[in-house]
Amino acid sequence: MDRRLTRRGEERKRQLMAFAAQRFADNGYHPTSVAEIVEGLGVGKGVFYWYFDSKEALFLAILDDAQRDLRRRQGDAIREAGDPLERIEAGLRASMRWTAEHPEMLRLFQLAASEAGFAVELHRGEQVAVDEAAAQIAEAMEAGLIAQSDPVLIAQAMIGVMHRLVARRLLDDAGIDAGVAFCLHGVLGAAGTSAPPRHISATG
Amino acid sequence: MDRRLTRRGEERKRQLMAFAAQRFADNGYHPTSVAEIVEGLGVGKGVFYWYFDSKEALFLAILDDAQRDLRRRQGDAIREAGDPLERIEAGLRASMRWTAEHPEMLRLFQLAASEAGFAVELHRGEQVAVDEAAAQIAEAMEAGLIAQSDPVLIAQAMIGVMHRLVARRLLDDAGIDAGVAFCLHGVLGAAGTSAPPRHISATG
Amino acid sequence: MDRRLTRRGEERKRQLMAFAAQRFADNGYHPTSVAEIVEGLGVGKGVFYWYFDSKEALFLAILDDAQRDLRRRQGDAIREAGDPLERIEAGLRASMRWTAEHPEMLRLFQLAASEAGFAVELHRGEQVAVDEAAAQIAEAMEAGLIAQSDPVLIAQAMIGVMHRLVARRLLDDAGIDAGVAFCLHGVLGAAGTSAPPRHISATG
Amino acid sequence: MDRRLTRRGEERKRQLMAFAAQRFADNGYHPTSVAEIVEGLGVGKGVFYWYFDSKEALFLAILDDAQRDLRRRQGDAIREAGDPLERIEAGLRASMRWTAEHPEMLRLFQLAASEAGFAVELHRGEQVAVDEAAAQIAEAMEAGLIAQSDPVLIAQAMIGVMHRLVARRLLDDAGIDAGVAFCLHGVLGAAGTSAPPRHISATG
DNA sequence: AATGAATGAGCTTTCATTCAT
DNA sequence: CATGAATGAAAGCTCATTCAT
Repeated sequence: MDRRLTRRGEERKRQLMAFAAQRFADNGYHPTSVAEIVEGLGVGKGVFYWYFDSKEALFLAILDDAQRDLRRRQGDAIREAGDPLERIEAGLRASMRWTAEHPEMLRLFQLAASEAGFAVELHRGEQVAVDEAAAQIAEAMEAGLIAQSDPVLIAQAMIGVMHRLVARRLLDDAGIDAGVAFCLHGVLGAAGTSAPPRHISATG
Repeated sequence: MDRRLTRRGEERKRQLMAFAAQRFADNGYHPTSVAEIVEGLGVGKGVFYWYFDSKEALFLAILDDAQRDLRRRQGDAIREAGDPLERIEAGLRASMRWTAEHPEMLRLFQLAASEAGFAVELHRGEQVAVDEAAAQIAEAMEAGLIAQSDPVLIAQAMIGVMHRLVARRLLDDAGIDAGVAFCLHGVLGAAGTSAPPRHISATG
Repeated sequence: MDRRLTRRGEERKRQLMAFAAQRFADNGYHPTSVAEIVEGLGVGKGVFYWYFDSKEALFLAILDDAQRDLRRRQGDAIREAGDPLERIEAGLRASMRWTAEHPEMLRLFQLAASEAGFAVELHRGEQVAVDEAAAQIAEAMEAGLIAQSDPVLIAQAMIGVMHRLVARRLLDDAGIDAGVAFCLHGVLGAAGTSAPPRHISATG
Repeated sequence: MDRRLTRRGEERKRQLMAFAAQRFADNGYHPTSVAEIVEGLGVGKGVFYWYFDSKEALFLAILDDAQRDLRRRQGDAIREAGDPLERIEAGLRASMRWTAEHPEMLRLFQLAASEAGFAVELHRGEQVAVDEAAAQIAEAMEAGLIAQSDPVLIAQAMIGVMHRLVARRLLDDAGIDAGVAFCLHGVLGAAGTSAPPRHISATG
């Protein structure tokens, strides 16, 4: 589906993606039919297949767009920050803001995670962001700024916090601050303290 | 569908639920057909509709069972612990263990979250666990053991960490320890310190 | 699609194949829709897919049945005949009778030949009959009963005569005799004559 | 669709017909879409409908062209030959050569025969050639050159041989000779012999 | 003449559910 | 309790044809 599109065509394609993204987010992937999408835009069914090979391809296109956009935001934020810890916070905060601003995209990420066929694409896109975050965390560990741990696990934990808070609609400005604080303290671990907090014990 | 079931009937019902749970977890709710489920067990379609009103009812039954089991585990753990912070850790650790042991059930939670029709039921079941955790956190705050914050948000953040780590298959024993550590530090916040970590700043 | 069928099921399947064969023969493969078939039998659309994986599978099933039947008829006839030439005539005559009795099946053979996807199956089925005929012809050549030539080509030529005469509805009893005569003279070639007919010359 | 075409227009039309003929021959009539044809030539859909009223009209135009060409070849050959038998052989040989040179056109004849909508046109075009051949055969019969039989049936039998041999790709130069020999012997029948070959018997 | 966009009826196929036995 | 058979709405998708530019 490598079609040469006119300006009008580009516009239509964007329309389809935007409208479909909202429907997918609201109702899920399977319950949203192609018929519903084209009817919502008041166009014929053929229009859909003029722009996309399949419903699946449409979903992947939306997913790809969203992930690209998020990564751009995260990357911009990190680039402007100073030391590793600041970069971690900046990246985290930027990700939270983007996610809070695009809750419907987070829904799509969740949908993609629930669909065997989409999980691969989702993970591929996520991997870049996770790697980036993990790299900053590893750097901070080497610099002795934070406690030693598995950087990837820490990065995933932060993403987990973020996704959950958005999903539960807790990420207003105060929520972002609280979420960032939770994550940063989690990241810091017992760094700089002489002893770990007494409550944290290892599994037998 | 409140049928008086014989012992054999109970067994059949359990079989259906177990088999279906695995299929749902592997392939998703919509892609898993009733035909597939009954064929997998080598029985006719009538059997299915003898035990369940619909495919939806089956899913909800599985969901309900799983949530009930998780809550029991969490409750047991909390009951045996001492002060609020210990209860938080105990509940968290128990939840992580259960979830790590039942990754397919976490998949069902995710599926339910992706389906408008199931979200209500999912949230109802979750609410109990969240409330319980939030109560412990609030108590710890009042006791000055941890920094002031929104208890519900903190509870959700911990759930977010847990779900993410399980979904990414990071929750082996070491992973549980690391996850618990991340969460507890996040919960502790700046408690007992005179100043917040310099990197944690508020949103403009 | 290996379904255990009850007697009633077998009957339905036969019904579907018979009705569809007629429609295919009358209107062609593509112009005949599944909807048309099931409506013609007054059953729901699901019935079709209970018995066949697809429209294509149905066509192939019909084709296979027909070819099997034709081969049986041809084989029976050959087995009862005496010398090679008699076997050739017997096989040819039996094939012509079968084809004249089942003109709709010849139509299906033609349809199959016109569809890339079916040609393979068609040829596979034909190959057996062609080989059988060619073997008899070769034997007759070795015995000096007929002129030397390519046995496969001769066999195909006879099939060509038969198909054409059926397609043009020329195969009543007299037509069968005339067709058989044409083929046998063609087969005999100049056998037993001292010189080839003067009109038959080789290509420059 | 009787458009006044410029030289360039004529060229385009020929291009369309040639390309489409190949596609039809390769994939069949229905499986070949108009979109496929115009994309193959790198032009827009408008071009197609500028030159042809419909996909059906295009097919018929190709068919008509082909039949006209074949008849011309056959007619030329017959005109140059001497007595009836020679004319029969010449026409037959010319037809075989043309068909062997244009196997894709034979495929189109087969496709047309499989489509109720095209069969009429196909037959109309064929009729001329069949009549011509039958006339020569009848003349030869009257002259006592060949055995008495139904001239039309004989003509059709020869066409059947030809089509089959081309379809099975057996018509190289040697194949043409063998095919012609088969047909001529078939045509000659028992002419000039005092008794019919013993193997040729009438139907009970 | 020619293009990209659009139409919409109709196609094959799926599947939750019901029914007769 | 259980089966194989049947239902039919609805899904994703195709494609000959038309339209606006």
